[in-house]
Amino acid sequence: MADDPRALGDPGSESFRVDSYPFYLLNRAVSRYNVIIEAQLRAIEIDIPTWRVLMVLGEESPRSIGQLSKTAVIHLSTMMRIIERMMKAGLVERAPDAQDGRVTNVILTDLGREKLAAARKLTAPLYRQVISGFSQNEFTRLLEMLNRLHANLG
Amino acid sequence: MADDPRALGDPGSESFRVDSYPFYLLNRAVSRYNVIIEAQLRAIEIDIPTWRVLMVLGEESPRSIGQLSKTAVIHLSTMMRIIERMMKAGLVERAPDAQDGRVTNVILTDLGREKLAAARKLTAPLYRQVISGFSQNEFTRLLEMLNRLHANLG
DNA sequence: GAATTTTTGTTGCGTTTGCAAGTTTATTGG
DNA sequence: CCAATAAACTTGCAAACGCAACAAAAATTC
Repeated sequence: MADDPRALGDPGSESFRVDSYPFYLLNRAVSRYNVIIEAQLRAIEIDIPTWRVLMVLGEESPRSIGQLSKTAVIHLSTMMRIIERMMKAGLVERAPDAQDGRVTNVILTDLGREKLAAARKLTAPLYRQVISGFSQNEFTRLLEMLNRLHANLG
Repeated sequence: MADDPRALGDPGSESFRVDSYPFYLLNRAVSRYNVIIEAQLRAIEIDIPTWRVLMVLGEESPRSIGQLSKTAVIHLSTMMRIIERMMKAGLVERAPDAQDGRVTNVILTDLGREKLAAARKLTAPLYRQVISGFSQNEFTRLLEMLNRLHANLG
């Protein structure tokens, strides 16, 4: 018990060390990833929020602004502005939902699909670099643990 | 090879699925964590950047603004403003470095240490909730993989 | 079925952020 | 040593963000 590694990551413990705090490491990795990916995406003139929305819409379009906001964990008002920007850039269109008069659906345009394809091509090499050294097993376990973290925060 | 889980996370692959993209899951977990922790920290009137800097300074103070910026992966100019805010709140002090006339050192004040202690107490329960279900082994492996991701981005 | 509550989206406004351009101090190359 | 380059901040400015207040539609309650 004395040398439980989980104690080192516990902010309430005396032996706390930032390096063992999962969310410090998560934040660090994400931040570094964002810096790199942002620079790459600049070549095709899209920013990170746009890239995130494109990926989500790529799986299922249309989606409502609220769904997008929840899926990407971005405040609704912020998602509004992201969609506005994407509309101006011609990547998506907005249309009121037929069933529910409150919801606004967001639809990927052809240009949006092209940009998404371009972004995928562009970011694939970085992905391969990042997971290099990860076995299939490790990779699967990583995803599983990230899902578990997310669930534990619900 | 056909069902290599790593292919599902590859933006360049046909079979790409957002749910298998590690940085999507990372971003999601971090964002959700930030939302929760931000609400908790509001009770003691500090924001997330302040909390991050306090944690880092808690391990080693003084540190230069540049070091803080690199450690926390936050732009230098942004770190400037964070330190300014923290100074106004009395959490840190600034002092020019004796050896190098360019660098500005940041020192934790007594009030800063108190706030850090309070923040730790406050966030400990969430930490325990988040890692619940993680064995010592899993926890260690998680940290190791996050470090590997970070290194692969270097 | 009318009133209340919840859900979904929208907009105004102040704060925070990041880029770019500048200043000052160290370091490096002739 | 002097010039040129690099490193470590610093600040102005525009863009992005989040909160809060609002509007409109749907669901719930009585």
